[in-house]
Amino acid sequence: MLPTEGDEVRPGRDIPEATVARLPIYLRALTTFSEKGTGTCSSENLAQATGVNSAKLRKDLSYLGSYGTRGVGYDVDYLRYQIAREIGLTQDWPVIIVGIGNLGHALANYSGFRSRGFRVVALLDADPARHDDHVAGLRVRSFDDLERIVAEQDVSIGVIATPAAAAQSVADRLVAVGLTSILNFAPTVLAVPAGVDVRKVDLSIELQILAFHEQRKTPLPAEGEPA
Amino acid sequence: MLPTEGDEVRPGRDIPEATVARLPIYLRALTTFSEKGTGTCSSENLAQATGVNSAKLRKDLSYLGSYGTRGVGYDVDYLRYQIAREIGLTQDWPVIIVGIGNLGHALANYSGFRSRGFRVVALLDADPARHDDHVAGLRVRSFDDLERIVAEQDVSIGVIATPAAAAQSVADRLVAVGLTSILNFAPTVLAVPAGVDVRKVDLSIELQILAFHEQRKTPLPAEGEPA
DNA sequence: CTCAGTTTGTTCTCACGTTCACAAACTCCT
DNA sequence: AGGAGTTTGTGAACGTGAGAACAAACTGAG
Repeated sequence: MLPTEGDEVRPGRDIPEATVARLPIYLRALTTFSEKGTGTCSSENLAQATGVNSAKLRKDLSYLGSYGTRGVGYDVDYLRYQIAREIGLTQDWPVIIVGIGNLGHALANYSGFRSRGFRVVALLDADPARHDDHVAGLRVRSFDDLERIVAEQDVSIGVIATPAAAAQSVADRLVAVGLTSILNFAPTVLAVPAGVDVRKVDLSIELQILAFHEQRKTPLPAEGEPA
Repeated sequence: MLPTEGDEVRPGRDIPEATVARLPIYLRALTTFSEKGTGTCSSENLAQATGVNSAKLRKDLSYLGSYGTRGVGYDVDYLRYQIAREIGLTQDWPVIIVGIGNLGHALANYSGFRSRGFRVVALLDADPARHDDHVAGLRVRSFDDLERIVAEQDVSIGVIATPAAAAQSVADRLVAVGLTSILNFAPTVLAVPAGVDVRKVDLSIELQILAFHEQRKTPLPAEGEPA
């Protein structure tokens, strides 16, 4: 069997979506282990730390390769590097945030981005009243600067934190200037061409799911208030 | 066939998790339809608006009951009410937010909560420097007030927006005072007893998933910088 | 009343994801 | 060196979810 050229550089195996979604969780737990000075961990250790079934965890890791040692476990730092490389966190990802309201503020200041290889390079807002505000050490700029910024900094990931009404037109412009990944916090379904990835985070949907289960927990607290 | 007592009030059918997660999306689209004055919609209409396969949508709705009319479609307002009732949004859910940093601020001000039946009744923070700050019309209070607030307002849902290090101990205390649903924004896996629901929203994980796919899009931009 | 057209509710099939269970492979102790 | 004890990696069974396809049920026209 002749190996495909570039096999080692970019392993052609395609990793299931469900697994991809868990890799960052493993990565975080491994970082914690590393900071605590743990040199080695078993799949059972890691499973407990992440709340995942250990067999599932092993299978997830097996998609990346055989980085463990039977009878021993995984070298924490080695495995951490391998996962980071697989996700692409060994490189730096410039990110722009559009919509600097309450949420945009919080996102710009969120330290979890920077510490994981994401670098917020620009904050954009359509409202001139917000321009030249300083947020998280960056100056808020006009949305019209988008094209120049993207070209200069080679940005491919954008975060939308605008009101719902503006989200689609913002997304259209992001796509037009060449962004191919969008994280959408606006409560709207975005239509984008094939080849562009959109992930949605909806704060109120999560609460609604909780409410659903909450409602089913209580035996049935009666329709009207019984005094 | 004798109907089970209380059958109409609380349909015993258990709804798949995947369906539950989509109900809020349908709800939002139906609200948009209603505001536009659309009286009736087909599963195809709703599917397009939500980006869901129409067969899947019909199956989802069929778990709630037969609220459509063949040859016609669904009455927008009627279906909207039925979904809202199923999720439990016809009642008011008091919510507390713990950790009033950047994210807590944004959450407290997020209008999407109130408009969906969630009422933020208290903002708590462990840091005395933040106490008596006014955020979103509420006074930030000490975490020690937790027990009293929960008892007075009958709160069952809590939002954790603290740093990761504090999250577990906050969760423990929330559980101790009787909360049974937690929305966790801290980047930690929370351990809670059975009967308590935890949902996690991790801003950086979503970005990492995007980065993974982004990395695989570009053909291979070379390891070291050429020039 | 009948028939053509539309749209729901549901059945069936397939793909995906999870979990169990175990052989293979390693370490350590004697 | 050999054997007991661990732990990985994976094959196989199981459960859940997605999508195609279709019968049932409605509308409206003639």
